[in-house]
Amino acid sequence: MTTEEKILGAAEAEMLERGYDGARMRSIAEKAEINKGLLHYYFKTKETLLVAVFQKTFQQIFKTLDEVFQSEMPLFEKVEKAVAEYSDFMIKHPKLPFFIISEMNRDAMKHNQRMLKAEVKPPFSTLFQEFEKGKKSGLIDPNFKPEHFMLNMMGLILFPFIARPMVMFMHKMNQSEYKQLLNDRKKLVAEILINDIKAK
Amino acid sequence: MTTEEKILGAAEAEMLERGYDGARMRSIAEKAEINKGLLHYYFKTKETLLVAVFQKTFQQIFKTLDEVFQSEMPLFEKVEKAVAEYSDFMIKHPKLPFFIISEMNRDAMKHNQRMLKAEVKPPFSTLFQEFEKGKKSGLIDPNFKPEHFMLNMMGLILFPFIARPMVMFMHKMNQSEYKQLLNDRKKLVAEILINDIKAK
DNA sequence: GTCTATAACAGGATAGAC
DNA sequence: GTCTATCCTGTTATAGAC
Repeated sequence: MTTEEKILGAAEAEMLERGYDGARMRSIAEKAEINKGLLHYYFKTKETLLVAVFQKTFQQIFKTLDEVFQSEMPLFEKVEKAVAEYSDFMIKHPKLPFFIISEMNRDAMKHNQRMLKAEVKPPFSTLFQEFEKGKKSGLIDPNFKPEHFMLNMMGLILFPFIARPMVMFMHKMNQSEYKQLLNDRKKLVAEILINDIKAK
Repeated sequence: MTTEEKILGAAEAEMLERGYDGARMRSIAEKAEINKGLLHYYFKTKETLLVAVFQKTFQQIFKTLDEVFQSEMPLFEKVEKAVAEYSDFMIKHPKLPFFIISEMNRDAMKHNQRMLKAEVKPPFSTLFQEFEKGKKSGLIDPNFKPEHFMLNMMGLILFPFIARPMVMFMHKMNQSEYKQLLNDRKKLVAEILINDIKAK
């Protein structure tokens, strides 16, 4: 493991934990087990470090979905699989969605420009084409609006991760009840989404 | 308008815009058109100021829902009304949900203690009782899990606000397209929620 | 490449005059 | 209550030895 990788890993941990403003270069150096000076040798500024962390995490957040959507599979199964895999991924990386959203709220313009430059494309085109086909074949409700599908899916899946402390407080949950809830939702969310797009 | 009110208003604007870590006491003083010293006369520390802002905003975030849930109305109409009013409230205060969630992610323990001390109770009890009644009368699917209802509702309604920059980027939307989307969702979200709880 | 030391500055908080 | 001036700490960033 190179020094650069150690730094990037430490920076990711620190920034996902405390956000950009809350992150401390000192903590990052400690986590990476190097000194502060060396940080600036590899990454000139804190901002530079953020860009690296943001790009890495942003790509991850759509990768799972992309893979499932690209695969050959009946549409409803695809939705079911996407929900399950996306949920599982988030259970493994629970801080990721809040970090991305948080960063984009902090400075959307800069991040947009970066993503456009890196030609980052959220992976809907194949899916949206399938929706159109589904409408013609009568599988899908003709009134169904594709632009809302991603919002529904992300909202239903990601909200419990983004708002974990609030959710646990509201329902007076402990850690294991919360985990159980996340697991239960995989099936429930898929049902809701499929029900919504299915021809009535 | 008293000086204290001016400060609180300015602090709310600044903290909702930049978050606690990003907020600057200097900016708050400028917004309130007073000097920094006076800030500390009214609110000893930045943390004190945050507590005031957090409590004010946290109560708001459940007030609308509470009012609708307490009212006399058939269950499904109640859901429909709750979604519409909650959405309208968020359209008026779009930064509120992200701020609350952000703060709780930053320091959930402290905020939990504060809310427990202030006896803040998220307003579900009446609604959950109605769900039970509905199950017995056959109106509601017996497999429906009440603990997921609030999550579904909040996720579906709040996600577009919390993740606005990401949503706009993903779908290449401009401001007015985004507003249109928010309005369209009022009806769609209510349909999804009702469909999910209705006996099949 | 890696370290120590330090510069340079920003930010929250306080003191004290009025 | 309101202001100005200032302290003090913590933070990013740089210089320079090894």
